[in-house]
Amino acid sequence: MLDINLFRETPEVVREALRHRQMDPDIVDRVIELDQQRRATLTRVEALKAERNSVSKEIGKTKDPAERQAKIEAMRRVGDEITALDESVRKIEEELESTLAQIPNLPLPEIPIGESEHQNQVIKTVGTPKSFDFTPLPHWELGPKLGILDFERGVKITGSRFYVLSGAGARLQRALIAWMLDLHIRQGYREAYLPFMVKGDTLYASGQLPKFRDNLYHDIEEDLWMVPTAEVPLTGLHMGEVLEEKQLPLRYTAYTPCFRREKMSAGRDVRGIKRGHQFDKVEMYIYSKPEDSMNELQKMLADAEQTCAELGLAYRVVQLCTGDLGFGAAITYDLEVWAPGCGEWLEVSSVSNDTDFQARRAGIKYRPEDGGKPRLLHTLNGSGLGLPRTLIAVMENYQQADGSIVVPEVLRPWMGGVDIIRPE
RNA sequence: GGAGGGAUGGCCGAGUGGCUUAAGGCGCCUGUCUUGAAAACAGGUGUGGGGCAACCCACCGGGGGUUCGAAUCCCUCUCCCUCCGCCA
Repeated sequence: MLDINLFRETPEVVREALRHRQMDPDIVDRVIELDQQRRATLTRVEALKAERNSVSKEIGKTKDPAERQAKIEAMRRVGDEITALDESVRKIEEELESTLAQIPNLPLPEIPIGESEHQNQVIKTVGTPKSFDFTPLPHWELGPKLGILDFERGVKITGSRFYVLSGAGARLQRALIAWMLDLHIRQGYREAYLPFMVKGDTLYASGQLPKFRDNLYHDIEEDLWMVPTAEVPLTGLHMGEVLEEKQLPLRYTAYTPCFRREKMSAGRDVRGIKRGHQFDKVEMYIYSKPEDSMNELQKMLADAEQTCAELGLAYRVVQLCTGDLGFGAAITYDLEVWAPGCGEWLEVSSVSNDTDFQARRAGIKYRPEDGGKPRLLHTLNGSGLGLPRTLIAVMENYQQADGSIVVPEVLRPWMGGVDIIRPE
């Protein structure tokens, strides 16, 4: 949610930002119109309420029956008018809310302008894509051959885009999760175990509802939603709270499965485990003072990079252009690792500063130590990392000519003595 | 799933239709006093919105209703507590 003052004071800034995000800027005029209507109506109804309040007090003290009855009659008419005006305020506010709720965050001034992912900028590349003296296989061939990845049975159990990891494959993913969480704890994050189902209010707070409803799984019986990312319950953790300045920054890390209907991506990336309806992710999340949030963003990016680096994967950092930014993000860096079997760079992390956009929707503030009014804080989120694509990269980069996979050094403590995954 | 009891400011807690402008206490801030602190005393201490301002409006778990007027009465939902049932 954007600050309404931006529309009142600098509407052209908002229009420009929306153009850069490939959105129609006319919505700004609608917001301004509704805001003016709201204030005009509010002024009228509040004056009437003030009158009713003071006359109602007089009625309590009025002894003369005729005078008393006259005042009651007058206030009954005022009351009817108030009811009508309250209703129109409610309607105006409802429309203003739902209009504002569709408007994405403003990109920071330094974000490169572009229409789509094609204008994203590679900022740096670390490590060199591994070369092989044989033709590296894609994971969708490697996994089934080793008996650690089973597409057919995933489809049998649930349907398309579901798969089964078994044996060393399942264990390798669990090793990655445990290792990543421990790494983030060392980097200064607090581990959280969270609900995987949330209520609609929580999804609204983090920005998934109402706009991305079609991409979510919804349980009608209990009116609960499956989380599409740990960012949702991590935002919900402190929604509606006023934190103390000395608590900040609050850094969290959490493992959750993520559930996405991927309706908008139907037909894309159908091979392998790159894009499924259910996937695991280790998330990082930071609540920060506004003046510190850009430093925290750099820290989070460095922490995500360390995750790739310690796994021995070649990766690159990509700055998203205005047209490719997510809904709540003011700035985003993607981390991509090289997968030699698929022959592509895979997005394993997306590190964003949402500035006060989420905090305003979620009502998350902090009380300054100087005793001033509570202020909105900034929230940041980043994957550290998404599991399926990390698993792809590990399998494809560590494969050997005989089809076996060497287990990266850092994961071995969790692999029960298995250093090389061979056919089962 | 069943029966009963609850939800009031940062915390505790009073309040059954109009002197409530939410009592009182704790905590916190400021001042007086003090070498300093404590104690005592005095004053101040919620959030959001409207208005150039004076000031006004809303909020007592959420939503709806009755009334000139609701923390208070009615309906409904949510959550918490006690007990019973079921259960990994």
